[in-house]
Amino acid sequence: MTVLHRERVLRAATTSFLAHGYRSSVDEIARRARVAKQTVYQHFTSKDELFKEVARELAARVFSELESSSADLREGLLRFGLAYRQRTLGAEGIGAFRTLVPEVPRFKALARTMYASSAGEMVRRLAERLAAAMDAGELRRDDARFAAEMLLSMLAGLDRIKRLFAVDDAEGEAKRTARIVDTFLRAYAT
Amino acid sequence: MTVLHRERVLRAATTSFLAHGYRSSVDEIARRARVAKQTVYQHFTSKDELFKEVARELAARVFSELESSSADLREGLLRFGLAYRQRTLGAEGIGAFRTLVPEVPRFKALARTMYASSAGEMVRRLAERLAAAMDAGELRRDDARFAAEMLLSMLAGLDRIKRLFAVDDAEGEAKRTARIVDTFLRAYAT
DNA sequence: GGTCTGCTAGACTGGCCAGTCTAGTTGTCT
DNA sequence: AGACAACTAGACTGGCCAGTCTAGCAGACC
Repeated sequence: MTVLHRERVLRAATTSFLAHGYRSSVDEIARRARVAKQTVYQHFTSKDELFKEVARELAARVFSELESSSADLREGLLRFGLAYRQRTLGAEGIGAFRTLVPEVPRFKALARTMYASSAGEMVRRLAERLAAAMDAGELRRDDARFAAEMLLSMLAGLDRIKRLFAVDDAEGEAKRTARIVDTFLRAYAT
Repeated sequence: MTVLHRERVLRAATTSFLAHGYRSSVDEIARRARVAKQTVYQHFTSKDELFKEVARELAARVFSELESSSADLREGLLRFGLAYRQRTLGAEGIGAFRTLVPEVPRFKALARTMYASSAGEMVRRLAERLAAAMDAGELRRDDARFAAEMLLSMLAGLDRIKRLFAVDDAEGEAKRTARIVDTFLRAYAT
């Protein structure tokens, strides 16, 4: 054989942590990966290290690209908004949130990095795009970073809370995203 | 003596759970309450029951009143926004969030109740107030409930994430609240 | 053929912890 | 005084689990 089972362990750990949080036992992860417990410890020095690795991956996965290609502002925001909502409000996004949030106090530095590489980076890019639109006279001239934060907040603010607390709302994704983007555009009309 | 130590246990449990989440041991809670472990079990059948009780209280505490007294819409929203942000983004609010969120899957029904009695109720009341303002011609006629959800999202969306991930932002509370409310009012201007 | 490395199953240690039990104390009510 | 209810300290059981250890297997490389 001599297969490197590192990846397999990582995937199994991700599934486990997403489902049960840090509670997941190493035995369970090993079982899920169809691997001996010892193998887990051959690749990761401790459960904490394994967890951190998984956390880094999860944070990276949430990141949504903002295609700068689309010339039309509204169209671009709609596409971005939809993608962002799918990532953050989907089962995996919510699971990741539930898994990571309670462990933040134990891994403060990592948490900050995770924020920076996902939400923080998205604010930055969105702000860039908005600033360009402001320059082009498509939006009222204002603090672009703040505007980006508002849009992200509207896209995933209360809806994330609802999902986290097992409350389901009915509205279709596309429609809700459009309403949000349009509300945002109204606030930032020239 | 014969003092009813129920309250004392509840308070200690709240502190413990806020600090360490469900991880807190019953021994620790008892120690904190200066009470024998047995006393804890005299008042609560299990750790889960104690946790649920604390959770209910925490959820209730987050609720912020919307003083209907203030005639001026902007003034009223500012006051509400400031209070809401203090509750939800303050150390206790964030701690409560961190404590409750990972346990939701184990207590789904309770979670829904908690949402309904805090955020849900706030959406309802805020929507009422906004609807009145729409009727009075102070805001553009639109879906008041949706508008309320947007305002709440803007007030605590990304900022909550920042706090949860140990990222600190500098802006003063009053100023940021005002910017948010004004952005909202722009989107809903007549 | 020998050795090295990645792997296996499964037993084991030591620690933590929910929940129970014992045996007794203090105060209250009648 | 006697009964009862709230409480105490602390020992104990049984379970879970991180991390280690043993002994051995399988393919790779020389």
